[in-house]
Amino acid sequence: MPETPSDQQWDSVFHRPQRQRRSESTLSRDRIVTASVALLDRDGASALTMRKVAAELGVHATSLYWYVQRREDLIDLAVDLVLSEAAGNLPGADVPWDVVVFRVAKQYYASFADHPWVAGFAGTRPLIGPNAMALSNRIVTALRESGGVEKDQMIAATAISQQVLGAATTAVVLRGLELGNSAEAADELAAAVGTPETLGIWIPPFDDVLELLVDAIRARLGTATPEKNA
Amino acid sequence: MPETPSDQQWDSVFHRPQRQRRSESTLSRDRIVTASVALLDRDGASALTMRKVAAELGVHATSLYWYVQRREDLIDLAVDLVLSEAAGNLPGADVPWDVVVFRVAKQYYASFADHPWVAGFAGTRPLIGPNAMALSNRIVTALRESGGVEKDQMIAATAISQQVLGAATTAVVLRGLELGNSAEAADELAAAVGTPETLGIWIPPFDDVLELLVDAIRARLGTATPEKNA
DNA sequence: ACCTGAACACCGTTCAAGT
DNA sequence: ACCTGAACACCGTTCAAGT
Repeated sequence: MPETPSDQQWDSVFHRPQRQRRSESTLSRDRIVTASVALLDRDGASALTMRKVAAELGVHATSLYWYVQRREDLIDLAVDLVLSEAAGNLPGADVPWDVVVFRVAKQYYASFADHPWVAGFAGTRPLIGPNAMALSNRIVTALRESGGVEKDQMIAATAISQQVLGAATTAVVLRGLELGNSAEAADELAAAVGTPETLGIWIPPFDDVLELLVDAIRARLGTATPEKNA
Repeated sequence: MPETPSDQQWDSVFHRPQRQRRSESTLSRDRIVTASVALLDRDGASALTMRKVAAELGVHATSLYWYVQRREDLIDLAVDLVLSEAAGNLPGADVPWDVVVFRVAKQYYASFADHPWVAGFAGTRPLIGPNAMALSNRIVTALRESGGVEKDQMIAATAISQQVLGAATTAVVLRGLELGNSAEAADELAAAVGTPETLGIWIPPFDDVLELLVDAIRARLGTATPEKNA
């Protein structure tokens, strides 16, 4: 009795393997980076391992190397993906230059704040992805309308992006390090040293700091505009 | 012939183990941290592993756990040790407040520049060691003499330390990442994207950026000083 | 009190092998 | 072309054991 009716029943739609259920879930660089960001947002910086990203996609760690050369590529791509929201929302050419500077800096900072792991990586990897560049460039082009000399424009642009980075890093690191190994560390820190407020590590809102800096830029670069002096 | 004269010769000052040649080279938290800094300066951030630090001291990795709870403690201690030079060289009370702010910020930045690995860790660990605190506090006390209201003093102090952190991070990350895995990465980056200068990622000297910020602080906080208005 | 040694559960990355 | 699987040389950290 090698072929019973019950044996034949196995050959049905329900038992035949589906064509490619994995065709939409096939690997791609985009899928890998998206999964990486999701993982980072959920579990923090320490969760970005080749093995965990791969597991998230139902694949072996070594498979990722077809799409990416090394782990650092994953970091760079994830960071730039996160900046795409801010970079896709840049103020138009009609907005006054000082408002542009303020607004772009604020959006840049917000991206860091929304994804705490970014600041940690920014201490190690340069922010030179296309979206990071788009943000920096929008600030630079805005400053070109300020009326200041080029050197002062560069100084101002540098000051702004460095302040964004420093502010984001400080805020993130203080609000519990990385989200991953932070729960215990933050508690311990608070216990050992007092909560940030009691310690005097209270940090003013970024807007206030940014305003100080933009005021300075306006004062130095903006005074020589033809309209104002005419 | 079990005991020949030559056998007895083995029992001499030259063959007897020395009392404790290792008494000066015995472990201690200070020795561990000093070795860590040396290792970091030499081989970069990626060299700070429990096993390598231990090897540097001729000891097993697990021995370090007697003096330190975890690897992060090593990081925090190493960072603060590096800041001790700047913290031990603070301007006196007779120096004008704006000069103090400028000078301390510059020294703070110099510590980062001298030890490129610090910036990377500062993206992950809060700078709240005693020496980091001494530097911050000197800036705060200087600002108290500025004549501004307390809120503006806090904003100014925050702006300064964030600027130092952001500037140092940017400079270090761009000048070749970490020194450790940087050689190849820097070359590859330069090849792929052009050298920083050609890309437009030229960075003005920190002094110029700092001056912009200190000018802003002077403008906002310094105008109401009794001496100036009297 | 201080250090060793074995062990555990991880890492990134390579390379040959399968399909 | 794309993914698997085994392997290599690492990690941090624990815990019992030595002295």
